[in-house]
Amino acid sequence: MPKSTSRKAGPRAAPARRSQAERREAARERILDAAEELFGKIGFYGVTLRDVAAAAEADTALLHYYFEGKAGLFDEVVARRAELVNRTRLESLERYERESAGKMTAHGVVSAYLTPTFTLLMSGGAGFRHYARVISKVNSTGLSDDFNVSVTPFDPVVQKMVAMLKRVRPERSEADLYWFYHMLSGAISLSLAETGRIDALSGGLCKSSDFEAILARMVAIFSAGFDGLPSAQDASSR
Amino acid sequence: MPKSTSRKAGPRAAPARRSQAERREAARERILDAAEELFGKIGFYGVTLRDVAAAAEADTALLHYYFEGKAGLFDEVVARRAELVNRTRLESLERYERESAGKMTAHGVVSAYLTPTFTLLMSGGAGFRHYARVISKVNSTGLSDDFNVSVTPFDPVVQKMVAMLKRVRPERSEADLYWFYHMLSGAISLSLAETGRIDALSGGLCKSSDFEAILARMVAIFSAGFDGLPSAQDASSR
DNA sequence: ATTATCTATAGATCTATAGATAATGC
DNA sequence: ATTATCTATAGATCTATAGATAATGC
Repeated sequence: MPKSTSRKAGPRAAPARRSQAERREAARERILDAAEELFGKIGFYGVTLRDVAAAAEADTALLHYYFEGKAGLFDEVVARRAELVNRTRLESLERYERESAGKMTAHGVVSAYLTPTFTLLMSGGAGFRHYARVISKVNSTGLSDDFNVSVTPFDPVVQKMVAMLKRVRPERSEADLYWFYHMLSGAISLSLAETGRIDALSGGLCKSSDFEAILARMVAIFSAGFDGLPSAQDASSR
Repeated sequence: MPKSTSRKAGPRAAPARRSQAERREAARERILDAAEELFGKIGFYGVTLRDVAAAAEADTALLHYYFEGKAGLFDEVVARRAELVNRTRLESLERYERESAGKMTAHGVVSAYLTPTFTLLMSGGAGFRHYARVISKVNSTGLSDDFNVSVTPFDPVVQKMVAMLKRVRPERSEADLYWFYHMLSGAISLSLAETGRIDALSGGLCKSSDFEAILARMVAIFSAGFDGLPSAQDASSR
């Protein structure tokens, strides 16, 4: 292939960042992509660096060079897309807050919280679905302390959503609002995992990969479920 | 300690099953208990047979003698308490079905389905909580095919519950009933995992280990959520 | 010169098994 | 005799690193 198709020593049209940095990035991405898929499918301990190296067509030594070992690689996989997820969710919540003016509903909040995630799942490519699997595992596993990783990076947006729900129904107790999130979070986690169980159970009526269907049901069930929470008065203990 | 306190060669009060078989059972149980705890905490791939052997104060070779390797051990861990769980759940559903006569409600069905599990969690000892963690992992992980284990042993009871929900609201589509179970299942799985995340998020207001609180909220949210499902007419696609 | 990538290998596991040994069973 | 348990070890990985080598950068 001919070199420098579009680069003729012009007076630095873009600050000459080329091959070296480019290859670096490409290799890093290939490794992260491979790791993401494998970690998502088999989990941290089940994946070996050799597997990742092979899948990324890179060398084991390179994984250490860039990520300083297995734990570092995992951390980076989680971190890579976290910012995008957070930003998209936050923007969605803020937009809803703005547009609904004073008239927010549980349905609106839940929908605004969930939609960005599912949109990414549907249009974010295979990579994002692998990422979702990883996050599902992190969320539903008390990760041992060998990691820097936790679900904490996503916490601020969750707090935002809980605060908005509080404004929808100020008479709900704080604890109940968090329990509501807990249940919702469980439904999300299982959905992100795409285990195929519901496919088998339902004899094919439902598909784990049908995120549009999942989103619709999740919004319907949880926005109605929100009203099932006791109001603060009758919530002595049960 | 004196031997045979209560065994004086009486004319076989109980069919002389003693030491040999007894020790066998004791060793097997110790190994299963240790494996259950470790598999629940770290997952299949993260646990080594050495870890299990050490925790059970047994020898690695013994694990192979009894369980034929790691996968066999895992399978047996899952199988050991499955029958109890299934029976308890099934009895609870059938009892409710009987006692409610023709007047079943979503609240009643969901409650009857969930209560036995949470009762076991609260009174079944540490072992059952470890088991719950294992099941949570199995449920939210598409296990690779190296295992005989799947969540299938629990399927019949799920089908029973779905059938009962169908009788509560015959106008709901089958698919929606399964989606309802999917969401419920996610909330259960996350709860069984006891990750401690909700504790941190809520600043201590909620505790992952507070199964009584979880059960109450889960029943409340999901029985109200059941009514959020569209009825079959307006459920063209979304 | 600096940086990306590969070669080679150390050292630490891990699963699994073969073959003893010790303890019960009959 | 039969069955539970231990000893010892093979053979296969796995992570990690030291030290080349190849490719860019200036």
